[in-house]
Amino acid sequence: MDASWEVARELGLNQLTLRDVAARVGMQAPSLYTHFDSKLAIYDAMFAQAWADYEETLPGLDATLPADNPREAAYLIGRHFYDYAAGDLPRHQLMNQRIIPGFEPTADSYAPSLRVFEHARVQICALGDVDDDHFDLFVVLIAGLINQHHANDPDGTRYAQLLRRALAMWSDSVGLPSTPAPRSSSSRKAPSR
Amino acid sequence: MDASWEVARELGLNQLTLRDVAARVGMQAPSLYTHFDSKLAIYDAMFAQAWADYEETLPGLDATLPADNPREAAYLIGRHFYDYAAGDLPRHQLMNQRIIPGFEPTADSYAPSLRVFEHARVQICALGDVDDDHFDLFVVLIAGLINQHHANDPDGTRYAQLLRRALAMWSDSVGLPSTPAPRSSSSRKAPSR
DNA sequence: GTCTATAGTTTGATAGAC
DNA sequence: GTCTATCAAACTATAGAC
Repeated sequence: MDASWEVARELGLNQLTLRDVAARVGMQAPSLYTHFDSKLAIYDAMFAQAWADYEETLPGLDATLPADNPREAAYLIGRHFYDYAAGDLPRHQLMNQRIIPGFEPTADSYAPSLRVFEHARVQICALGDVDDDHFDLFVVLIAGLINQHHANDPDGTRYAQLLRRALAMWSDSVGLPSTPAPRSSSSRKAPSR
Repeated sequence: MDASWEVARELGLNQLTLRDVAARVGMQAPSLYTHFDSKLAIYDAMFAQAWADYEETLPGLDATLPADNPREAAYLIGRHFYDYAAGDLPRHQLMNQRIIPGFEPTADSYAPSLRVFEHARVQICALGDVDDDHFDLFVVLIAGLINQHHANDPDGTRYAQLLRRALAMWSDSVGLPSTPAPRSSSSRKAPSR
């Protein structure tokens, strides 16, 4: 698996070949068929690994989310996924796009992806008065920033810096307060900006 | 060129082959080399054509933009590009992503793309108090919606419907008024929503 | 489990006749 | 400009020895 990711990063996700992967672990190409049924099975294992690896980072993220600052929490959640996907083009292409002809993840490989999304949906909706469209817009914003990063500024931080402003805009549209709610008095308050 | 687009739409942009293109116009594959230097030259011509075709639609769009309603104008501009890119996956992939190994548009082919972007930038910035980050966010939103459409709902209208809400959010963040400014009195007014 | 050998296919591109 | 013929290379996958 490590060798597969290396080849994908060096030559591109579509340019992955059994020979290259095998050579990188000191084997011949046909020997890989002892471990994978086909080339697409390798892509499938990579897909599952990418989402499972991300899922494993979530407890660490959740521990850092401030319970009393939904606006900052939204930023940290978005930033977490952005960093994961913007830092690795072939991984992002495999996780979030469909550029491998004939590849469709198996149900088992798809499961971690579904869990991650449901976790995020619940988490985002708990931040405030968030409906399904708001959540979709949240995803659209993050995915859009990741795509523009890879397309226009793959080695820079242009879109990472835009992320803060993008999520401020989103938080405004949802009406998230920027600071903790006052201790006891009436809960109605206006956004600060 | 028409045959190339047909093959790309039926088999996928990456699955374009000289044999398929040639067969579709009743020729043999080698004969294409009279008209194109290489396979990448065909992609280059397709890239140029996609952006040039879009550029030609702009006068028609501009004629419909209401001069006294910047919020609606922003929506129409975004919607126009969304419709163009969401309606044709291989065209969108060629225009806005980098999934063809080794392909990089020539300077001549890239020129229409640059003109379109500069036209949009000037137009969007003229709507109100829009800075460069605002314009980047506008592009991120449209591109994000297009990508999510192709990834999650390629045959539906889920993200086309989100577009209105997305651009309302964006217009709010810029501070665009939703209705024409009052005739003569003080220009300060609050957004309606 | 790994190897060698190879089948079987597809592809982009070139040579040269017409 | 188009054709036939073909090259040269690359790839996935299988067969069968060890």
